[in-house]
Amino acid sequence: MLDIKFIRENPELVKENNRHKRAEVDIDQLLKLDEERKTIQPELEGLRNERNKISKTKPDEMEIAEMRKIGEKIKYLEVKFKELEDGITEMMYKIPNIVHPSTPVGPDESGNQVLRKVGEIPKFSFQPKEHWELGKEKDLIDNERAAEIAGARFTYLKGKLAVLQFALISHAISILTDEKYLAKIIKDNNLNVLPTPFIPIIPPVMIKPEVFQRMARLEPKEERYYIPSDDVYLIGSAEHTLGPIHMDETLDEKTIPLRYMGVSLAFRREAGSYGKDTKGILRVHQFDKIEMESFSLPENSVEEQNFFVAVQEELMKTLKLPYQIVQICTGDMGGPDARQIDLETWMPGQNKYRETHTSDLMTDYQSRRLKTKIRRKDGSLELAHMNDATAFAIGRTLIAIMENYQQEDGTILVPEVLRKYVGFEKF
RNA sequence: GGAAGGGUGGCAGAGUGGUCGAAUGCACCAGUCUUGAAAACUGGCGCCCUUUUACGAGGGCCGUGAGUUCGAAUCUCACCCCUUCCGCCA
Repeated sequence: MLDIKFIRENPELVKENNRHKRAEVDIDQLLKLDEERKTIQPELEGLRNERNKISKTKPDEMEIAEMRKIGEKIKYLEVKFKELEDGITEMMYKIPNIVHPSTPVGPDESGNQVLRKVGEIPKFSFQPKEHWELGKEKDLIDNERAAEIAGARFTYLKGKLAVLQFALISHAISILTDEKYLAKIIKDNNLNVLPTPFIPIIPPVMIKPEVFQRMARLEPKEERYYIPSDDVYLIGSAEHTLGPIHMDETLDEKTIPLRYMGVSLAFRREAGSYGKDTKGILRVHQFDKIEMESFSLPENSVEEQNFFVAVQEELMKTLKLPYQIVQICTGDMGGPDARQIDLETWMPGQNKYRETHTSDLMTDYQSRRLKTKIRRKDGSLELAHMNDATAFAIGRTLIAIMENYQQEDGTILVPEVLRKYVGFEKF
């Protein structure tokens, strides 16, 4: 959510930002409601003041009769006031975050910009296969049985491929919790952030609707799994339950940046993607993902995102997977984002780059509703800035490994850094 | 699932219808003292909204929402959460 004061003072900027982000909210109508609220509020508060004054002492009969009338007026105005507030809040929820100046303006993914390509695209002496072919041939992926048991877009991840998943988790933990390693990443990339290690977390995979709304992640609802008997949603990312971990709390500046890495299942209905990526495990309803989340001071949050991207790149470099970094344009980015940067990994079977990572700078858009604040050394309060990014979307990383490391004899090599975790060199 | 107890400021913990935004202690901040620190002493110290150049003024907030009342932290109802015991269970 944006600050209503900011909207009052910068209506044209907000309207333009809405256009770029393809959000339709009637800002003039919002400001009109806001004006109405501002006329009712003093009236309401004046009446309350009157009541409070008299209620300080025991009133006589006459005063009690008068108070009754005032009470009725107050009640009437309260209802009106609440209606206005609800209307305003509803509109406020729909207004996306103001984008960072570096974000390119564009209508859809055609406006995204590739910032850099890293790593050598592997050359094969044979026709490289797609991951689902390899998965089927080597009995590593079984979508057919999964479809019978759970439905389309589910999978059984089997054998050594399943083992590899745990190796990726161990590998990510070993880097993200290593202060010295993080310091090196920071130095190598000329970044100005502290090397504070990430705290590993296994978060809940269910979330209450109110919290989901406050995270600005409840929408699009059709993408979420909902369990009516308990009024909870399944998370679509560990971000969804990591972000509100400090809801209604004030953090001490001493603990900032506060970084978490969450390992969890992610559930997505994939509504509207029927017929897209139907084979294999690229797009499934349930997958494991390692996520980074951090709380930082406003002046450091952009650099924090740069750090997150640097960590993502480091992770992919250690796996020796070629990738490109893409800056997402206004029309293609998430509503809460001020700046979004994706990492796309080369998939030889498909002969193209596919999204494996994303990183979102939310500034104070989420923390305003979550009420996650930071108390500075001088005692002042400030909304925390929040960043969120993928460390490994495990399924897609496994795809990248399978396709990039496939050999002519049909085996798949294990990336060197993962071998110590799995105990085999190929499979 | 059953039973009981409970949710008050950063923490602990008073407060059962009116001068309570809330005692007290701890923590924290500033100062005195001290070479310095500690201790002691003095003072300060919640959040949000409206208004004001500022000083200030007003309103709201005692888990959440609704209700009773002239007036609610305090009474009623619903919901959420926590603790303990029993049951079940990875």
